[in-house]
Amino acid sequence: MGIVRKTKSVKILHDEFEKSLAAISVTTLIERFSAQMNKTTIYRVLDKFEDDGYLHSFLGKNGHKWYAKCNGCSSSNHSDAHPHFQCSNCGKVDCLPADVVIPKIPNRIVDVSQVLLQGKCEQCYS
Amino acid sequence: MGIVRKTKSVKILHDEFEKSLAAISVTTLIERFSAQMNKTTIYRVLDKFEDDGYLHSFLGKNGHKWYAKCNGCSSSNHSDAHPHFQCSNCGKVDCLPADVVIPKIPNRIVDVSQVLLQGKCEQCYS
DNA sequence: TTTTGTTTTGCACTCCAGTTGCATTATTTT
DNA sequence: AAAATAATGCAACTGGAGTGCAAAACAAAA
Ligand SMILES: [Mn+2]
Ligand SMILES: [Mn+2]
Ligand SMILES: [Zn+2]
Ligand SMILES: [Zn+2]
Repeated sequence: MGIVRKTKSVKILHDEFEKSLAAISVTTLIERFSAQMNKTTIYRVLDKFEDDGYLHSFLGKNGHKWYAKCNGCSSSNHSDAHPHFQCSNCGKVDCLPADVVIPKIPNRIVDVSQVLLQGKCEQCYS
Repeated sequence: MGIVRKTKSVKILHDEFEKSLAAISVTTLIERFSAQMNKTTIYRVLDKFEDDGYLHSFLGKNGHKWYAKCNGCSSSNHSDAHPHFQCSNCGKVDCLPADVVIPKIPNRIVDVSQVLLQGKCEQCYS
């Protein structure tokens, strides 16, 4: 499974994620590339990028979908259990290299943890 | 601001949250009380309950809204910075009394943290 | 390079959580 | 009881996300 053909859409989206490490929301991509491709194509290409282990996805503060580059993932091995940070001032979203500290919960098994931090980013931090 | 009038809808929803400490999703409430009130009313009453510091809200794993009782909050003073736990087996969602451990991020100010843990709850933990 | 088989795309639709405007109804105040 | 105000129901709308299918693009074979 995964990307097979190097189409125009695939190249454009791939280039966009290579430009920077920041996460990008789906709605941003749809708006940004509305002249180049259909939103359905964007959803489908992102889906495949995730299958391939090239991108991972998560939900921002409104429950909307964001994508960011993986770090050493493959189609068979995803490990993206890191926190994400959304700046309340400029809206930028980043992956944080920090470890997630899972609190000890008696009689429960924790499999997945989603952590979204909000505040001021490096640029907006005065 | 907040709830002023004791209407039938307000009483029904209040009673529902008094029954148990577990969180309830908006869609569950809409389905459960479809015979008693309109979904718009449910959204509006929950909104006010949150304003009043009686309930707090958060997003579940699909980005859909959940509500749960606050613990000592008021309209002027909300402090609901605890993690939430969603059971992947039975779907139940709870507030966790544990503290959120915010990782140290250089040059960033963290104001809010959303933590959603997923796994097996007490009942589903074999 | 042309033909062939397969994948990808665009389009028009559907779905669903959540929201809004407005007329009607319920509650509170006088 | 009447007046003032707040809550409700309804229907329509919004916006993110997903689908089915015919047309277009691509890769590989001829
Ligand atoms: Mn990330
Ligand atoms: Mn909670
Ligand atoms: Zn910023
Ligand atoms: Zn469970």
